[in-house]
Amino acid sequence: MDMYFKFGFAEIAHELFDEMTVRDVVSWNTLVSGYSLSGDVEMARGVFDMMVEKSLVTWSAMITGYVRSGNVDAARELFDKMPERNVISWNAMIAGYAQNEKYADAIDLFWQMLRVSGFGPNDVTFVNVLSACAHLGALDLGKWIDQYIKKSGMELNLFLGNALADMFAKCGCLAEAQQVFDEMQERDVITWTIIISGLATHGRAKESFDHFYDMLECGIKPNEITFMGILSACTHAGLVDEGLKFFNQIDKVYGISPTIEHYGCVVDLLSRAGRLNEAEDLINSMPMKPNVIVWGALLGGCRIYKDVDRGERVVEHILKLDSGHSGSYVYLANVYASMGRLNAAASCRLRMRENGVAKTPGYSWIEHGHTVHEFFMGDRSHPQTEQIYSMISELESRMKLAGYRPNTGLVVHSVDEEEKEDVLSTHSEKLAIAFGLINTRDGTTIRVMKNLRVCTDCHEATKVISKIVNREIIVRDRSRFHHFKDGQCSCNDYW
DNA sequence: CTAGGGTTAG
Repeated sequence: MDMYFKFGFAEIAHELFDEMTVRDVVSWNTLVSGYSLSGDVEMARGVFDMMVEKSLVTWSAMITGYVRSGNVDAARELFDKMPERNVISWNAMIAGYAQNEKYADAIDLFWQMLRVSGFGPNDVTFVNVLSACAHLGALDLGKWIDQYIKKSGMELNLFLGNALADMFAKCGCLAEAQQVFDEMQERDVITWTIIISGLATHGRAKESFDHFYDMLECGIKPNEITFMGILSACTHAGLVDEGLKFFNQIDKVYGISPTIEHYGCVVDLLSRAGRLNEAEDLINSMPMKPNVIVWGALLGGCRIYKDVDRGERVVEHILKLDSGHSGSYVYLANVYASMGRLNAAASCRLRMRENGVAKTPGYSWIEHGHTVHEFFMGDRSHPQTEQIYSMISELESRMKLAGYRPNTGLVVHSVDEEEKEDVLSTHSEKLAIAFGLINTRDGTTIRVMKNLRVCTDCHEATKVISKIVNREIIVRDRSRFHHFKDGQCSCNDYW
């Protein structure tokens, strides 16, 4: 039965089950898990409900079924109803949250597991929790787990090593990621890809390429995701011709068919560098239908290089694919406004409202005391709001003395409109940085995460702040890391 | 025998 399920023949598996004269709980469990893992949750639940005698395996298999179908709430409901649990049940539920982007819930459940369950975490627990840490940038918890692994003598196996290295890379600690990489006994394509992509998001293209070639020398074949890392290294460093060279090699040298994601990367690479004709030609010659992301990458270039005609054309393509694409409306409205075509701008905003399009709200977060503190733009809900805002005004006056002038007028067209926060509000990363300054010791590094891209104004401001408070400030935005130190940023203002 | 795990552009 299990074999038939694994090869995708659920019906044959079920026929076998029907023909069996003696069935025990294991036979039933095979059915539940077979349907769960093949994606048929309804069938799995049907069998689950028919079972009179359930085991721990039955419950866990059903929970995993819901997790894979994206229904975490149903999974949690079952988890809460279970008559007894073991480590695997806890891990299944923690994985369920981590795999469905509910990272904070995964971490909460992990603490609950430690407090109430009596089960010690194992490597699988940590792989999932570290993945949540990586997404949230929760470095303190990540470090705590690293220490726990070392103290408990837990073996740093392939999965655990990969999860740990990725957590460090995604928290901006490349040296530590590299150290984990060095300690690992076994490395696979994912291990290498983690380091290659980590270097890429830090703008360290040369080292990213070096690791790529080292990987080849070790006899490890790159996969699609490795090339995403390589292409993003080229994008973040502005290495256009290098990127095109790698892109051509994906198929010709490595025998991998380029995916739409690869095309998206290259369109982004060309667009950011101002090679908009080539970017548009590439889109028109793609073997697959371009999606909103691919067009959006070109729109980003039209915005930077103020190519209005092309921009309008691109927006129409995007709105045909997704009439709710907020970035396109805001982009068009701003282009019209800048040309003095105020009526066109207004009707564009109206069209946006009529279609019920909402902008993605920008927010930033910072980890402190094992808690993630979130800030929206202009947020006043944090208990330390008074201190935070007075810190910001103190910073602003010191910045003024340092000769810094915010360019609120120009900022309108300097960032991707979808990703830009309201110019008049205090941007979320400033709140997070101020919170960090208040709550951490002098001289320590401040690490802030953000769901959108950093805007030019905040980028300039953060450079100055790093100098006047003499702190290293690391901002992880939607696509890369910015290490601000002594008035400069590691991205060299190209991002 | 049957349940839990890592990398992906904008």
